[in-house]
Amino acid sequence: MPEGRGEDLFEQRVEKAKRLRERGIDPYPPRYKPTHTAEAARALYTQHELAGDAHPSDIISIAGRIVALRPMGKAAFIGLLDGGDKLQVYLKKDELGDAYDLLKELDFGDFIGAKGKLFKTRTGEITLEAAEFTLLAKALRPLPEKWHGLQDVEKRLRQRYLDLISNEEARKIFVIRSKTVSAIRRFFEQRGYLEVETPVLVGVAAGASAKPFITHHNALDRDLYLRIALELSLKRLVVGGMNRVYEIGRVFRNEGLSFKHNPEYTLLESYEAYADYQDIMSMVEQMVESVALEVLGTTKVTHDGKEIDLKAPWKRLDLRQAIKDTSGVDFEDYPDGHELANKLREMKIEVDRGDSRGRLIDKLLSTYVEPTLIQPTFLVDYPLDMSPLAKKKQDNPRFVERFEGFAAGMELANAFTELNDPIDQMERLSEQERLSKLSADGETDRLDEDFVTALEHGMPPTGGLGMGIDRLVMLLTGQDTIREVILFPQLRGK
RNA sequence: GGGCCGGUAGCUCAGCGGUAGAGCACUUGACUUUUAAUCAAGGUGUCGAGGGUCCGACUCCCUCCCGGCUCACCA
Repeated sequence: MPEGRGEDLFEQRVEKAKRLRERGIDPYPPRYKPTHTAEAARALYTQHELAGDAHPSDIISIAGRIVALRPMGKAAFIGLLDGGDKLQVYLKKDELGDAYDLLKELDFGDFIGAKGKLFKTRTGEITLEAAEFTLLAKALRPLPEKWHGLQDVEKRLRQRYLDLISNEEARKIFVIRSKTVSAIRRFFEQRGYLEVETPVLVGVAAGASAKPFITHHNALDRDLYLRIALELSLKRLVVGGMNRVYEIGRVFRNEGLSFKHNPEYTLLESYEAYADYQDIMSMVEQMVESVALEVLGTTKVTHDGKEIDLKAPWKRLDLRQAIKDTSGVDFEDYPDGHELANKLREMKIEVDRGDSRGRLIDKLLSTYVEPTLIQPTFLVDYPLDMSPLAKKKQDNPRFVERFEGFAAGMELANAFTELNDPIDQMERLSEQERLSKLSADGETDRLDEDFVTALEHGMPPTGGLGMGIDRLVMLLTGQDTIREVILFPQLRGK
């Protein structure tokens, strides 16, 4: 072996694997069946201990990745990471004889299995004293540094497995994410909802205003889009008599990245016949409260140093009033888009040529109101201009029955009483198409004529909801960037 | 895309005109209850890439690549 050449951390380990093979030891044996996980072993010991037995006689086996290695001559402690839990193994030459020498060929990162009895060390750590141990998989590359862990953001995200191995916080976040999604599923199931799956590849990217990704189907020789929303598919199902449906699915928006935007993200949408937006509003606050309790055991979370209480009921604010209070502008004083655009320019808000009135109101909202919404809040009753799929308010047709839910200064949910008048829907989507051709970026909702045809067959009064799962998880885990709650977020380059 | 900050050993970082550093990891040895084990000894390297200035560049200048933060668009 070359004497201590640095590049050969890898080579050294390949050599070790080779030496093991020469000794008849397979560095990658096909299977190993531990009797216990690290967690179960710990529980087992605690159970015996409570019964007054500090030296249980059970012979058990565990397996895991070596994350600590403290050899002390003729004995050694090895810390194993198994799933999210750690358990220590104690190896003794007295006990193991020649097999003990195998220790020399072990490294941080290797997987081993060990079989023996549990005991507690003099410092109180539950430990498995190995009567035998087995190499399960040799690691050829070194793990990140044990004390500081892996800090390099790019490396953490591109090689997420390293992040998961060395940063416990990262593991916890994704456990919470998983539990959140299953708590949401239980919530809907209890309310008699059906979970469905609808197409990702669609002929028209409609249901929201966002730029789609375009792809091509070869056999059909036709461009298709990746969906930007679930809405129109799900409403077709309501037309078809599926009265309570939801989908948790990935949607794709061909737009910039930021701390709260990833080009593909997980959207929950639900539709309930014979519900209206008020019903949906109470459902949202109940859902978030119950999910938080189930997943975290509390409704209180911390975000950016501030405590946020997700407990229902949430505050309700009238949108128009909230914008007026924070910006001083009553957008109803500016019924014409051009006048409102001029007003915004006066206020030093950047305005693009072709911004619709709805778009301008949205700018007021996100500039003045959104940052102030730290505690969970519903903004209620949106102007018609920014909501082409929502039903008009009966007492004021310039507004629609729509709300959005906010917390930590972020939009979390968007919901409305669904527009089910096909003639009105056709007009409003046609108007969007017209605006789309005027606007600089083409980001308006698109007309999906087939969807309107579905409405023409009759859709019952329906309340619908959209909620960003990633952002909900950010809130629940106190993370301030979306990348920390997505296992493999989109990065620049490569 | 614009502005600001950064890229040095496997990892975490220092050095910022005078010939490359620390801790951890690694290698060798000692050590039979350790906890970031300890003790002794040893080698870590295209200092992101290319060009320039200079007697001399990791250090200064230019270009490019990669990343972070931020602004703009979007949920």
